[in-house]
Amino acid sequence: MLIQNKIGQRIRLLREKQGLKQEQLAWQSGVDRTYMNYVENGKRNITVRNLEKIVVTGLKMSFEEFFSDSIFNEKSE
Amino acid sequence: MLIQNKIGQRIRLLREKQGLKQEQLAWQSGVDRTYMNYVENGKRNITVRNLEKIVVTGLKMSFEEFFSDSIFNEKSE
DNA sequence: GACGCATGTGACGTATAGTACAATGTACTA
DNA sequence: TAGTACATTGTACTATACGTCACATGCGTC
Repeated sequence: MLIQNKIGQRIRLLREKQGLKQEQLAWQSGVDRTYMNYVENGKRNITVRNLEKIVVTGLKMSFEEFFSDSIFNEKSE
Repeated sequence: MLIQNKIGQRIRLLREKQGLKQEQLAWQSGVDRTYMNYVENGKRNITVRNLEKIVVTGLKMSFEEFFSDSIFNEKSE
């Protein structure tokens, strides 16, 4: 699984845990609602600047916490 | 400090800790030497695919470990 | 000074990320 | 079945990351 898919899955899970709609998280993060959808679906090779917007600004968590999930330890191939 | 600068600093530190030259790490990671240089100097808003190449493949560590540094908790601006 | 070695920089074509909006899909429900 | 709310996909344009080369700089050592 590609890194961008793992990131997408993780974002979606965390967003739902916080009870947010894509649009709300997008707005909080400062990105477009449809862009957020592409990211969640693993269709964008996102840059760190935008990842920071979504993780830190949007989801309000640290990168360390964001990446502390077993999914990121699986092989990518 | 921008996220890309923090990442650059962190990569450089870890590379030196492993006693590697930029060129060696670049080769291990599968990126160009000059590209690695730009990244270390915070001059590229790197994508997650390339970050994975450098961190996981090149430095042989997890994202969690890579981001477990206080520098990533400082405010960005 | 001349040399080798590592790092830093400017420039440039190409690929694709970023952004915005429209249109469609899906599912629930009044 | 029409209305609604949200998610997904299509399209198109702009911005910028990617990948690389040639060359520059710094720094020891001979």
